[in-house]
Amino acid sequence: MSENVLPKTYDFSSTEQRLYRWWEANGFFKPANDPNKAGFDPAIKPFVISIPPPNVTGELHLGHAMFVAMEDLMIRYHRMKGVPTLWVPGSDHAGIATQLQVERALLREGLTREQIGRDEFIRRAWEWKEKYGGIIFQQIRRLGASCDWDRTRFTLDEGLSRAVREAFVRLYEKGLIYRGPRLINWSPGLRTAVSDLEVEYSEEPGTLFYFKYMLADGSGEYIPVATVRPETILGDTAVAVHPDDERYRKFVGRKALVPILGRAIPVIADAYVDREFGTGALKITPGHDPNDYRIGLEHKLEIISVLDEFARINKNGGIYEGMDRFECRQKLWEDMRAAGLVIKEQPYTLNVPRSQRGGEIIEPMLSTQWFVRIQPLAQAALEAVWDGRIRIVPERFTKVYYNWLENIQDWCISRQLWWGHRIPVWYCDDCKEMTVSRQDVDTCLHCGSTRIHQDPDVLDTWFSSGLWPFSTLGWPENTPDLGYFYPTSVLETGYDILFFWVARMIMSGLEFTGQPPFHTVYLHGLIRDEHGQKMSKTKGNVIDPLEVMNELGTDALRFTLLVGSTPGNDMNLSVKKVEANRNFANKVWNAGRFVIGALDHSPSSPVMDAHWTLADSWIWARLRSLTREVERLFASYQYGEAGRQIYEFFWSEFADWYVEIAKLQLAEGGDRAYYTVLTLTRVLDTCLRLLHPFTPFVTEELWGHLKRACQSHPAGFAPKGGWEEALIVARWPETREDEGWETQKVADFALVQEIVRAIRNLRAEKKVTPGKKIPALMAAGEKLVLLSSQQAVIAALAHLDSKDFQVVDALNEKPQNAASVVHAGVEIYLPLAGMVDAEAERARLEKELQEALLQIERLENLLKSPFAQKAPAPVVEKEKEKLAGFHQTAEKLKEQIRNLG
RNA sequence: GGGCGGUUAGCUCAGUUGGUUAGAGCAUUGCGUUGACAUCGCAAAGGCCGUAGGUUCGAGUCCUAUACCGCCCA
Repeated sequence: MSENVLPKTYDFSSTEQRLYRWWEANGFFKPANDPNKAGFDPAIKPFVISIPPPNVTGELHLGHAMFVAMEDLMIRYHRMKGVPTLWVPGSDHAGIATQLQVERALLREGLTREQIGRDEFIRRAWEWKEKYGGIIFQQIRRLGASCDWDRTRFTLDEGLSRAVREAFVRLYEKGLIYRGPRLINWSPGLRTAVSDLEVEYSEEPGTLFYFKYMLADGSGEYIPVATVRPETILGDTAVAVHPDDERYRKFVGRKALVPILGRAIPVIADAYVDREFGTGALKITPGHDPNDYRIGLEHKLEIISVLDEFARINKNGGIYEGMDRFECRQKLWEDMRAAGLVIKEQPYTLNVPRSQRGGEIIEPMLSTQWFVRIQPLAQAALEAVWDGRIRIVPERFTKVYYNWLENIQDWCISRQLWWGHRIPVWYCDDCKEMTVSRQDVDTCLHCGSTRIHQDPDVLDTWFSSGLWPFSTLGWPENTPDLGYFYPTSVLETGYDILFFWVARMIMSGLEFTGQPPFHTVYLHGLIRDEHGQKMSKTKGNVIDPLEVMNELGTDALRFTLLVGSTPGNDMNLSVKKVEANRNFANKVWNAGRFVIGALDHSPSSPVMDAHWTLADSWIWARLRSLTREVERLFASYQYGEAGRQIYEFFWSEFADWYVEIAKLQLAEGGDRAYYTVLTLTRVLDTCLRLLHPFTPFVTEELWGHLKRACQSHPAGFAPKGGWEEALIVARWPETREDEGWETQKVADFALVQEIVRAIRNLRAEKKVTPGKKIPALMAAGEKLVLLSSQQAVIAALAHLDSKDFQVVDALNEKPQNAASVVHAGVEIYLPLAGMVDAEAERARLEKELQEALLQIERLENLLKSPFAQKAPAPVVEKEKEKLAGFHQTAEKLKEQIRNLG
């Protein structure tokens, strides 16, 4: 007997790591059907997810916890369904982030990367990666991630680097990659170009500066111009006015003088100019403003860059050369004031471009970089979603996706960094031609010269991440993995990287493999603190998933993330919620303890065929209904709702009601005990299976105990098909349709529940201590047969004195001195001698009567309305039944009130 | 400027083919330790489902407008 006793509290800390090692050691994380192994069946369709690669520099945060929980749920679900399942883990090299880390480490030695040189720097970066790059994976393991770790990939691995080269060269050969001078976003702090997506715009208070653009002809006339960035005046190459603007028409075609520098520039007319803004005349700086750049190209204006790579004024800035851009802004404005060119200053809200990383102000700068000609790729990516080959969940993000791809600009992919995939292009010092090659070269392909040098730049990290779903499977090699596991199934990630990553994977996947890289994109929301604030170190509201797991367990955290969120919506997380779910894990554990203990009460075999009690039938019906609901919800990606329903069922139906009734049934012994144990074990087993993808650890641990306990019992109580090796690879519960008897049983049981609740409430109202058994009398009317059969159940759950509890058809004489309650025509009397205050009782009954009468009125009105004709018959019928019930109740209540005298 | 999301109990949120007394967790209050569980149980209190219209027999759910909050794009 004692061997079936589990600890009173679920101890996750002694369980989680042990189970994880056991799962991994047994190969449960590996695909059941592997193209590299014997017995492979290519006909079976696998389920595949590639992990959103965390930065190799990263430390676990709730965003990781979220994607791991979601993806592991999908993976475990499919695995249990018997689908060969592969979850490919990996990390990306995070060019800028990693380089900064390594540079910081160098700085502690008083060194810069320039001092040690590129080769040594890269050697150190790898050293750094080897040392710290695995931390994130260890942390992801703690979340229970069932990925195939043998297939772990890193974007700078040899294979993936080959993929990057292949992709680059193919695009180049197709004319989809080009190099040239363009206005790009320059990060002066990092001294590299960044892409449009890496720039964020923030509204900040600033100043609008008004000044005079003097005409060059010495007439003394001037054009008033306003600017928010006076220092860019040094790079002006035109003044533009609207062609229809009467004020300035006379100036068009003449020349104006750049303040201080005295350079003569044309006055041009362009409809782009907003006549209402500022003075209605615009200075044009094609070298430092994207809009001006466009105008500059159209009007074939000179493009002058006045900043160097540190965003200091260069030699084009004349006397200001060497000044920082902000210093120059002030100095130039002072000088202009002295020259009498200043008109006024006015407070103005600026839209300041800032680096997504670090927040420094980004400079639009003219620079020679590599670009992907994106339109054709974007077009294909749009079509894949239009025609349904790819579906985005939740659907509203398809619109966002379309909008972005329809307005996309060429992608600047070169970065002036050292850590990353170096651009596979060599320049010849002799013939000046470029050699673009999949392999490293030492001679110029054009003239054969050995005086060549490779492009110093590396590619945007997202360029390699874009290849992730297929590069991780071996592309460009036609590996068995690629052939079987690609295209992958679902891409699951946060909506914040829809553009950065998802759209680019779709473009790359279609371009390089001819297939969409996945059929479904599932986007989860971002995690905020309990009041909806973004978590940040400065605010001090960061929740560390590792701490939460240490304190409350991984299952609790996972369940909270999964059940507390809906697709695409941000989630506010508080530790309180995790605590509530820790309690749930404990509840599951303890219900499991009870079930396992119950095995001791069962005989080794039944004498007769099953004869189910109402409670048995009810819980079976509810379990099947739950299984169907979970399946339906999973199919539509409503995992949260599915989890909530399992939670509700487990706690409020199985534990609160069935387990309590099971105690009575077990006490009966014999067949009753046998079939009760059968029901307990089967319901628990099914619940553990349904719950496993949400809370893998507690369910696996408990299931193991259940399995062993059942196996050591002579009856076995094995599930259909026998006990599997582990819950992680156990069969997912099959859905079954109702057989017809369920509705009545569920309704009957609901009546029992309501009567029990009614008695409990009445007892509480009369201040009867819960432990005290009290007599009762029940007039059941047409429910006589049902309620008589449930007498023992009602007595036990409502704490009635079973020796003094009668259920009769009707009462000729109502008991005196009894508190009473009426429910759906059933009268219940609790003869609480001496405890009943007739007046209070009357008041209470009157109140209930009022309520019943109110409902009768409401329903009669409803049934008089067109509702009765137009609504479907079953709906109307339901309301009629309710009305009849209230009529009965009202009658009984009136009787009872009369009875009180 | 364009687009999207949110607005439901004190707090944080569910509520997906519209079905007629709107749910949970936490917090609050009362009672309670009965052999699964105090990391608990039983109960109570708490909501004109942002506002105004509309469609419908019926709207938290669909449509229109609007307010406030938030996000994305330009």
